[in-house]
Amino acid sequence: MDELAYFMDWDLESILRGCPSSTATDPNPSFLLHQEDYDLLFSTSFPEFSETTRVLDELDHLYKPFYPVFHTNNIQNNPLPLPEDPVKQDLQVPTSVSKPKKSKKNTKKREVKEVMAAEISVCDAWAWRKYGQKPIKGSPYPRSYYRCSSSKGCLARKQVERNHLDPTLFLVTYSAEHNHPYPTRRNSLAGISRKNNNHNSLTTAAPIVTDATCSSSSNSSSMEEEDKGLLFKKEPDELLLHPQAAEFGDVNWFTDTDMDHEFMRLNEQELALHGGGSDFVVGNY
DNA sequence: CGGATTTGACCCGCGC
DNA sequence: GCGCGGGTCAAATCCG
Repeated sequence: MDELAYFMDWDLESILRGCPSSTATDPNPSFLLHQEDYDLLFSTSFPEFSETTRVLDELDHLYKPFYPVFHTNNIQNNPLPLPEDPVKQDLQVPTSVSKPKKSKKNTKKREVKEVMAAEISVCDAWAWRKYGQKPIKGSPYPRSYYRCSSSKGCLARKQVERNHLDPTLFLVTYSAEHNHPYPTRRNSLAGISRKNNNHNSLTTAAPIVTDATCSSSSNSSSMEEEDKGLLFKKEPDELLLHPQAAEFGDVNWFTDTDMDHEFMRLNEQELALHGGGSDFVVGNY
């Protein structure tokens, strides 16, 4: 039941929007590592990754200063944080988490979030267009680069990178600001490719959820209650885990595309089983 | 056919 | 200066 409550507390929209909107009510923002997560990671960590402890320590070190901010600031219902948003500024850390390399690029403030795989694609009304993908040194997973396609000329960027220590987690880095209002649902969906819409590409922001679960309206107050009821029929991990992921320790890692397809397949199964609609996302564990 | 994705090439900053 | 790595570009390809 604790787990249930844990997932129910997720504010998917806030995560993908780059705005920890419900942190006032959610003491454990999902993009932060919970103590249980640390314990789990440490206890079931991968011996072959000798840097595990060090990386997590650094993550902890980077995120720790933000904990009290999230707990005390009430910035919900603010889907488009302004540049002067103190919380967002607090969030901005160099992209390089494990390697605090001083570089000109890193002087650009960025916002880094760690989110569950399911959250990547569930609810983000911004329309993102992928413009690149690069293998990252030290990680078996490539990093995908997205730019905002909601509005022409928007400089907003988003990077999605799978956490090689925990493939169910993604490191999402937002950079630059949107130079346009938060899109309405109609507009946002119009900006989503057919492919995204049909395939629910995991690494894109294309939502496949119903209106009931993901209103992209800038007024998120009404969706809070709806979000609370947003549950997965399966554990997100189970839902997203590639069959080969069980052998992750043997570096049988899977590509984003693999995950996409598996995610799609499972989603389609769910839709077939439950007739789609809101039943898809609302269920029991 | 229009728009999105893929992917190799290119550019740039940094460290040595 | 050179090599490396990250970020972006753009042509090719894909898709409905």
